[in-house]
Amino acid sequence: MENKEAKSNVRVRFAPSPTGYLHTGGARTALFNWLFARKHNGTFILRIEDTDEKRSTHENTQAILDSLRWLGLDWDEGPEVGGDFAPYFQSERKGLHLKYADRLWRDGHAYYCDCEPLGEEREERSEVENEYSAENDYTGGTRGQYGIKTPATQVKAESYQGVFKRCKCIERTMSEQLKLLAVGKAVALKLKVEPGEEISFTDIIRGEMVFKTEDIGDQVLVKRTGSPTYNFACVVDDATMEITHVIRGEDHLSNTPKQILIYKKLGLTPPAFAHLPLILGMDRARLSKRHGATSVSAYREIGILPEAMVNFLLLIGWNPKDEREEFTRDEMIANFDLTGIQKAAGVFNLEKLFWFNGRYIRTLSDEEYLKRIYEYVPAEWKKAQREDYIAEVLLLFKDRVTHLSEIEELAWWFFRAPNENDFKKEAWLEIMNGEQVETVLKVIPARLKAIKNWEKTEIENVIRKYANEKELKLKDVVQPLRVAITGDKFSPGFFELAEIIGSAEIAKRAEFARELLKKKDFVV
RNA sequence: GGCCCUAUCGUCUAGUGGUCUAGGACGCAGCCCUCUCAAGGCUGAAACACGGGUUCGACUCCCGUUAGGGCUACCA
Repeated sequence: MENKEAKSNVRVRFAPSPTGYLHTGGARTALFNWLFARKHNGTFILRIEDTDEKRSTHENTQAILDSLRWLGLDWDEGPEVGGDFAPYFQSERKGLHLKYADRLWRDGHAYYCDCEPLGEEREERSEVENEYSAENDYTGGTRGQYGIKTPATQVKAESYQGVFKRCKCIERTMSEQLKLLAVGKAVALKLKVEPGEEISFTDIIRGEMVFKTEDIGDQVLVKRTGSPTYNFACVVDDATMEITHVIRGEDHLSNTPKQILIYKKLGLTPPAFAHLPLILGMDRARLSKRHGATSVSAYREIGILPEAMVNFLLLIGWNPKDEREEFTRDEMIANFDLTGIQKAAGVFNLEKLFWFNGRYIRTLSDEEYLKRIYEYVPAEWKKAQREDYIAEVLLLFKDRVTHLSEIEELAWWFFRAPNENDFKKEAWLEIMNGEQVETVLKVIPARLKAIKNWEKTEIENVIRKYANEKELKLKDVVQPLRVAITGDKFSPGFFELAEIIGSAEIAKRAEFARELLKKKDFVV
């Protein structure tokens, strides 16, 4: 790392809200920000947007930090590392937000409003919508421009008709507004957004974007609770943290003109924007709980390697323009480019994640593999067997596991003999009915017992010799043994597993299988 | 409903007016290897949403339709 280049002025941020674990979509956003910062020798900032006091928790914050660290996305400024632009928790920046809010009010760009908020009955919203569209036809449009006295639902129905959103509170003079405050009325601060203007910006990924102010309407800057809204806090924070590029999900695309409006009224220059396509579930709906695991920590738990996770996430929406698919961290940084990013949303493909994971597992050294998989080894195994036995078992599955936690269902029989319920029905029915089966299960264990130098080549010699003697195909000898030992007709190589499991255990299990064979009433 | 974004194999994608009988990867099928399963190697099936333009020529440019997604909160 000699010859380190000087930091550029590129400053990007990842700004999760700690209302849940780190989502795969969020992880990808973080990754792209991180790559962009590293690529340009810039600064990657982590800001926690914890202004939703009801849903933000310390545990979630910690979980997000953990996940980011696990993915290897280190931040240059933010929680636990500090920085010149602290604090990095949005809740601690409230004073700053309010200072800017006051400036907007004093400059006449904002006004206090004491209307009832509309957002309370969010749950009923879809029902309300249906009711309205079914029973009423709002073709007229202009029924009362001011939502102040009308029921919330009605205002909403009207706003669907494209009526410019503004209440009559804007008519109050500043001293009237002051009076409102003086009597302790609950008020929100709203940004004046004049209709008839166009807000345009160039999205790095999508190109020229144009929005009309009449589609936006007056925006709440500070809620009646005294807390800044997301769009406002976000602008103040991005501006004061001197963020140069805002790289975020496409779900923020329509927030951008609102935020640009705030930058303008504040006399600030907006940063560059890049809106990443969203990640969808296999049904093309936005990725959510019902699609199964969505949090990064869930993938960590089942034994996805962070390298695989990152590589997989990288390729949803980005590609190097050639046919490479597997990248080291340095290669990603060297090749990453925001302008090549896909515009359409991508579907999360678990199969491919598993494939990547398998590939990365196989490139691990044996030592590294053992180290990583060891934490997924069930406690009973560790109690039952010595560490070198466990290690041998684990190595046997190195190119068979798609995710580390899979080891339990793959290798359990190394630690416990199959009982009668463990035998796979299909395996038993298909393999254990040959004429030679009984004899094989009797003779082979006896011959194996005689081996002095217990190792796989010797085991193989003995079994091959027997097959030749009896003019049997090797598989006709091996398969019954495999079923007897493992309970299934699929397993790692028999000679290898035999070497590990030992002749005594083989004899024991073969004998048990013979007994089951004899039992007329045994059904698998 | 309004505003906005998007549209190549099932999925992730290459493709920037002729090189496309559309390339790669996952998955799938087959073959090889082989004691089974994996891993690995090889082969194969599989796509330009639809309709109009523009052009000598459209996957590539424009318009519309359709479909999917986002926003439309005093959530973030």
